[in-house]
Amino acid sequence: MVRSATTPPDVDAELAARLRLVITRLARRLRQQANEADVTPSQYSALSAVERLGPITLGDLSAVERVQPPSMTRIVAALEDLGLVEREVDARDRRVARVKITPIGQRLLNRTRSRKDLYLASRLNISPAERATLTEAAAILERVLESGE
Amino acid sequence: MVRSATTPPDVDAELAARLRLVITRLARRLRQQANEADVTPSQYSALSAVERLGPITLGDLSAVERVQPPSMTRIVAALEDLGLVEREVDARDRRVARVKITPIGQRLLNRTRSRKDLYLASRLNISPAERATLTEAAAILERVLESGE
DNA sequence: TATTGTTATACTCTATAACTATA
DNA sequence: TATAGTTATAGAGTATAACAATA
Repeated sequence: MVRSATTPPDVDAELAARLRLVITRLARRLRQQANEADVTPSQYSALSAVERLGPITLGDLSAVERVQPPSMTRIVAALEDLGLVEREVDARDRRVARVKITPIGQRLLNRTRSRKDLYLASRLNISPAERATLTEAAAILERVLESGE
Repeated sequence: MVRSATTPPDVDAELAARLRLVITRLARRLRQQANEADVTPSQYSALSAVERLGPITLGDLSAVERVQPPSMTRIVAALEDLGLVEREVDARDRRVARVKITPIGQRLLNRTRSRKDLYLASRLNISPAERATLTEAAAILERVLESGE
């Protein structure tokens, strides 16, 4: 294989650029598909964090999800309107609001995780080996996200 | 391992839900990081498509990128302002505009693909085996995207 | 004063609907 | 009439700045 005279591409940078493309496009597709789903991708992401970490304060939640506090205020308000989370004010420090998942929210997560008609699930027409690869990749990318926190 | 009495989760659906989360969060991170970069993720995605398929009409480009024509009008206008693509009107059918990449746009893509200071590249502190896994995963997900077109 | 969260406001990305120019 | 693309407008998601309540 012949390389041009310019700087040789860095393998990690090349992979990163490729991942960036596929992630951008998949995220767009997921957003478009989200209309028929119950919650938006952002809300789903926050709901999952609340399930895993709740009861959790709004501040901690926005830090974990890497959005600014005003954004999390909105997201949580939407989830509360849908009955998927509930908030309670801390008795000792009444500035603090803690969020936890409701049985309805828990059911939604459980249902989503077993729903084949999700956009991605319906497209994952893949072999066992490919499934294993994607599972590993998910773990690696989750680690990438955490390491940036 | 004990399963509850509810519906057993579908493995593909579970994987899809997990991928959805990691893609949503990574896309958000990429968007935030994009401020210091030259173009937004959407513009970068369109620019890559123009590189690969151009000269291409706006209609075909919006179909390939899966956005509506008005969205592509905006994206291409931004890329044109940046001098990364240029348009030319079809001589035979003057309704049609074709877009192609400029040398500046080509240089930007080449540079991006070898730049280690991209958000993802700087985070990809991974082993060769993990790099191989992500490379395979990228290929699988690219196929998933194409199959939905 | 400092901290937690909210409200006000604005920007980006995307969509749908209505329009223009051309065929 | 039909098609390619644009303009007008709106909604989601996010940000920053200013504010309110509490400590």
